[in-house]
Amino acid sequence: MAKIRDVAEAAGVSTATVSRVLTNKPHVRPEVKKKVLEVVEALGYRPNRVAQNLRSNSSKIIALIISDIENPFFQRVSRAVDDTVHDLGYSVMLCNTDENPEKERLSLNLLRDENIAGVILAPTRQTIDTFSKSTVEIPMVIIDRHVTNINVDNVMIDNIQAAYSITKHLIGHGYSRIGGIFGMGSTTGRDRREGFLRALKEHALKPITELTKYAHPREEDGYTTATKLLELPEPPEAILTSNSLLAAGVMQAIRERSLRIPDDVAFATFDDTTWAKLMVPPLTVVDQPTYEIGRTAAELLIKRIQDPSRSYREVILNTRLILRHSCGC
Amino acid sequence: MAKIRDVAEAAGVSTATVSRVLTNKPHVRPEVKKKVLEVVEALGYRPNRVAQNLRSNSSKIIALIISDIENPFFQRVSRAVDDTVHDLGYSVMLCNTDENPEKERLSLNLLRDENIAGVILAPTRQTIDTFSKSTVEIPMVIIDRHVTNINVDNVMIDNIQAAYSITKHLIGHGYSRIGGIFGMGSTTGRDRREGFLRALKEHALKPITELTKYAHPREEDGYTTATKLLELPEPPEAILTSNSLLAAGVMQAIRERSLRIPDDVAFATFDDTTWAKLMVPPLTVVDQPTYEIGRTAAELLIKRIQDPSRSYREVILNTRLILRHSCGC
DNA sequence: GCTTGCAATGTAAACGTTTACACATGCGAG
DNA sequence: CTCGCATGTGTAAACGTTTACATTGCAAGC
Repeated sequence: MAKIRDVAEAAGVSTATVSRVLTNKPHVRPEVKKKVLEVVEALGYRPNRVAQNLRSNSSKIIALIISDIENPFFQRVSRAVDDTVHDLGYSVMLCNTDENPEKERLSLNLLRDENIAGVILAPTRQTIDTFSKSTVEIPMVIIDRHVTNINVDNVMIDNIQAAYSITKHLIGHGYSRIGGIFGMGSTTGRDRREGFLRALKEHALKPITELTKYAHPREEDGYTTATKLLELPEPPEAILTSNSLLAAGVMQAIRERSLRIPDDVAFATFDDTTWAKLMVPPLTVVDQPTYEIGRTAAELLIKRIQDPSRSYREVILNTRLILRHSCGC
Repeated sequence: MAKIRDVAEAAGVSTATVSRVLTNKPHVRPEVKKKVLEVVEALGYRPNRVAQNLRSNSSKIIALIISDIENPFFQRVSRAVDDTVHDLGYSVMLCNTDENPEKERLSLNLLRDENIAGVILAPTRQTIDTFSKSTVEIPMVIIDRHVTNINVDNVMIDNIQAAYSITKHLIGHGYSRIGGIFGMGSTTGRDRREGFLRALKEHALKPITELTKYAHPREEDGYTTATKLLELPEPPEAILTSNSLLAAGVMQAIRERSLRIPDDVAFATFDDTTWAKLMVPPLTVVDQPTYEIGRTAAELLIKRIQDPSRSYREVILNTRLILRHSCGC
């Protein structure tokens, strides 16, 4: 594999000159530049990024640290991030944390060790708590989760508001016993629960049971929790879940009992997935601008990498309430 | 940030010795080792992986190059790969190709440039065609796609057989006009089509229309293709799709026409997703051992990285036909 | 014609490791 | 008592770049 020295010799110049043409530095005669580029082409030379990184202390890799690779929300975000940074010559390294602070710590260490250019992070609650100014040595943007103790770029949706309004909508249908199922590993789940409770409170309704469990909510958790709810002496007339994985579990539980939606139980959830509209009846959902979130985060990150001293900003993107039929509409 | 030299000085030894203890080389007195480790701990020293990589020419990053980050099949594979290699100290870099050979080429270049340890690849047909012995300088395992022109580890399912048997099943229900929708960007789609056609041929049935289009099949493509099929003067009595994205599109098309499944059209697809069992009626599917595929591929890759001269193997994993009700059962 | 200054290029140090080689020490075998 | 060998440790080169600094040549200003 050709090295810069080979190119230099073949072109009859020094390595410094080769480097200069390859990094588009000034002060090199056009004819020399041309010659060098020809040799580069002829030899199929490609700069060794590892050496570049070591010497110049800058890499072209960014990390995306998320809590669940199997959550459609994060998949769509990943896609957006990937699309956006690739166009700028960066690559993305994906780290899955399973909402596990230890795994997350490992991933963050990795960034340091590999000299990663920057990171897009959906931090666990524990990590947020231990964040301090010193933690942020590396360009970082936080997504999906709320963080107040450090200065950092942040892109989110207004979870409280979104949960509040979908709950209001359910209340509007006349349901008074409403159950909520939220993941408690993240601030996201907590915020949504807060919006949910707030809406109920306004109408002097008590949450039939304040269902909030499981650090890392998956389909199974939705299923068992919904089962528990549906077997109460006074089961809920409506259920709200905070993500699509939980929603799938709840649907499963409802189906098993041959309950009709919305007549026996109404249902609504966060996240518009491929299949939400294909359910019978189609699901009423809070649609998050997932692609937007990923893209915005990626753009903010690249900007920060290029100018670490720029001011921090928090971007709140709008959600959209999609009314279909599972809520009673 | 502490460097190895700092550790060496603080411990009163040379950098060579520090390196030796950190890489578990022999010939270092236990007491020295202990002392060094204490200093490492005290200084919070972490080796710079970039420098390690440059000097020793070996990294701890593997790449996963897939065609569609949003396809549940690849998501599950990613998860498995991630789980598996993380336990062995590797990290994964995710590259999305959108079934686009150019993007794929860029990704493969990246591996060279970044000195990636190995790669798990689902290659496009074009790339497969241009594969040659020389292409494989880097440890590689191919998944999901068939490749014959080079020696390489390969983990797959028997697509022809799987498509054959699900088609047979549909035929068994008495349908004679059966349509198939396959993605043609990959050998996977082609193989499935072949199994499909073979089964029909055995029963002297002509595919109502041999629907095979779109290099990079997504929900939309399933929708438009199904629409076309369903509007034929003699529409199919049954439809088979080769992945879950296409399936979602087909479902959408069927729903729009208020057709009943399976009475008006029967339906079956590859890939058991979260929602397949939640459909009304639940979907009959060919379930691929996605997690297994990812895990096996990762294990093979690590083994090859550790021993590049080991013999190549092809692993064929079994699929499972899950009969639910959309086929007429 | 001599200085000044800038453009073009080369030389070599530096990035943070690993490792080949050299060296010192101690111990057992002859 | 010497030789040989294994063990423990240090010195410095090497990995492939970028870049600070030095050097050269040439044009312009006086």
